[in-house]
Amino acid sequence: MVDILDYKILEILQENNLIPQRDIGDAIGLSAPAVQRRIKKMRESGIIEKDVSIINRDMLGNTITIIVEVFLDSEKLEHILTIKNEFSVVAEIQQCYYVTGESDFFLVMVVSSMKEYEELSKKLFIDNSNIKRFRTIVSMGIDKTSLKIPLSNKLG
Amino acid sequence: MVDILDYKILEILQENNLIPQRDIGDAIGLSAPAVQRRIKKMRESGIIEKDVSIINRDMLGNTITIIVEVFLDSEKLEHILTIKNEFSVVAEIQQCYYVTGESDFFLVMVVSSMKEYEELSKKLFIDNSNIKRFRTIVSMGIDKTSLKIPLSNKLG
DNA sequence: AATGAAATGAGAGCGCG
DNA sequence: CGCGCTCTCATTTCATT
Repeated sequence: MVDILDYKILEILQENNLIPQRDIGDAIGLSAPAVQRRIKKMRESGIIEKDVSIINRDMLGNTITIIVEVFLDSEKLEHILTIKNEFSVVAEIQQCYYVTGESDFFLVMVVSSMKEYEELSKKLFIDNSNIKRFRTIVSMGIDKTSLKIPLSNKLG
Repeated sequence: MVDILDYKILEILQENNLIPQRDIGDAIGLSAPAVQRRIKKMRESGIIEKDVSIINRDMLGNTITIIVEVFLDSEKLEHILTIKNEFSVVAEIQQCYYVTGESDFFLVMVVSSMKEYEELSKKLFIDNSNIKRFRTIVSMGIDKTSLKIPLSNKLG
């Protein structure tokens, strides 16, 4: 399905997707059209999900990152789906992880002020009868944020 | 610095950065060269950090997401810097949040097997004298993963 | 089936008014 | 800021292995 050359292409693209295909070809020993075809296939198959610009949130005032550990009142499936749907439409919720163990969800949220978070948490958590309690963890800084997939072990 | 039109451009680009500038212009009522000039400025100023492909990790076998809560032995600054540097080179650590409160770090890791995580956690946490203890939270599924910055409240 | 070379076409990057 | 040009690059065609 995907061979080593594809992995090498992905490794490059998840760092920079505006690089000319000719340069990719030079880097991995392939012609530009060959690279083009491989990329096209991977887009069609969904291996490459999308192509986006990464924006510096600090420069736009969205400087506060908050991790929220959410404890549900019961783990009935309907509640989980309901809550997922509620979370899915909230732009400030960047990431939503469904976990098992003590808690049920981990969220990563981005807000521009604590006031904004207080209002959001009231609406999302306090006023939500399905949620038993929640734990707010304010991040003091982020050292690493990338959705890059580790591929180095696949490059042969 | 950045006006409403810039926000609209960013809103589009963080969803799709391969869309022609002409289409962006049509969407926001601007000519393609005007869009291009704005994008160029935002790239130079760093508001647009980078442009990347988003890869579907599930299709590549990196199916396990693990959240790790790390408790340091002491909060001396040197230790924090040391640990940051250790984490920064580990490809499987996708995200590293420095927090205050009970714990000191939250990590989001991506691995292809629990065996891989066990080996990594031994090397990174157990054999690390600066780390007092760590809590492993295995994610059963991700509903939302995007690094998109909430801009909707700035679009007027 | 996948490749590379050459040809085509779309779009980015300029100067101009 | 918009218009029009140029030139790079993406994409297609085609022959080859």
